Amino acid sequence: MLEETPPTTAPPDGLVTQPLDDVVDSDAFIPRLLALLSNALVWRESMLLRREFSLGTNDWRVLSALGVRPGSSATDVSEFLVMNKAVVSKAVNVLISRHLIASTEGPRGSRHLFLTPAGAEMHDRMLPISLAGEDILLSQLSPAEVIELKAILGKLMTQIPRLANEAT
Amino acid sequence: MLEETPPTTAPPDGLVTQPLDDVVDSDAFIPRLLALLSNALVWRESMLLRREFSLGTNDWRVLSALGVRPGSSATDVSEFLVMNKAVVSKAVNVLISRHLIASTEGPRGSRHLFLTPAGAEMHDRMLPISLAGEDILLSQLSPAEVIELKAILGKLMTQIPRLANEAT
DNA sequence: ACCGAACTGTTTATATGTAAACAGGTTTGC
DNA sequence: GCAAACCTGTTTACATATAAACAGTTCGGT
Repeated sequence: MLEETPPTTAPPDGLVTQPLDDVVDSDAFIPRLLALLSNALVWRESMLLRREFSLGTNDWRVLSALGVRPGSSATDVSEFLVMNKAVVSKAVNVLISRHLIASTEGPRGSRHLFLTPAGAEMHDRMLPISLAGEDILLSQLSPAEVIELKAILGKLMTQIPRLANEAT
Repeated sequence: MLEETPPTTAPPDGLVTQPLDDVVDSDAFIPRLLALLSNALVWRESMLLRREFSLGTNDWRVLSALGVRPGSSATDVSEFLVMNKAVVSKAVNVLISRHLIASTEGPRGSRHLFLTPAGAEMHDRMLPISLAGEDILLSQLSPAEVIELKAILGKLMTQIPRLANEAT
């Protein structure tokens, strides 16, 4: 697929000029495929959201989380989204400053966060952009393949704790 | 799976207290699953490589690319890995300073890059760490499911240009 | 021969992600 | 009742990603 500079005709002394066995960056190495797919999705979404609404993907994700779970605290959102709490803190402040969310007093100095009507409207305008990304991604799959993919990804998700644990 | 702060008993005026329809961060939203899986894999690999060899994932990926394609230039590696050329430039300099790769003169001021014997040895020590990540990930899948997954991911990969193109 | 375009790799500026330190308020336990 | 531990959210410092500007070199056309 990609061009490569031809090997030098005069091989250098002591250096390795023959390809090694290596599958890490081949098209058969699943971690690489997952990374490329994820990056393409995030990059697209980030581009469109910033262009259309001047909001980043983190802002959108927090807004979305509060759509599903109204009244969550910042910590709740952080855990729900598996997102760093500093990022959530910043996103919450952006959304409050744009009057897309508002807060009420919560226990232990926490705040219950809710969408404002403007936030709910913004949510409804942003959601189709995210959904369209998935639609594009899956457009070449049969319905049966989509079901199969979801089942397999569900099994892969069960291994995340093992991946995290291995690097204790 | 995750706990949530209970909704306030006194709902605030005008704010949205009922959950909206939203699938973006549910377990059925494939872009989210791909992101979580990719992040877990990268995070694990990054941890282990830095701890064991004091090298980052970018250094490892460049080293790996030169294992597959000896004599590539920095630009070749950048295209092959779909990696920013500034990142490649930095990784190349790190690897050269550690004497894991060396270069010969190439056309147009470019340099042909090769693994040194020490680099090849390092490569052989790093490779199993990457492969183990994939093994852990796939360990709950049957051989047939692995084949099916690769086939589906291949179809998904064909949509990357459309995702990139949409955000022109 | 020369000027401009294209291409090498590096540097820079900007944005973003991560982790640890932090201040304030709340609970816990002696 | 008071000190220690805890939990909120914020700030800070640091590492990394991205994209554009950059200097040097080679190629192409006139």
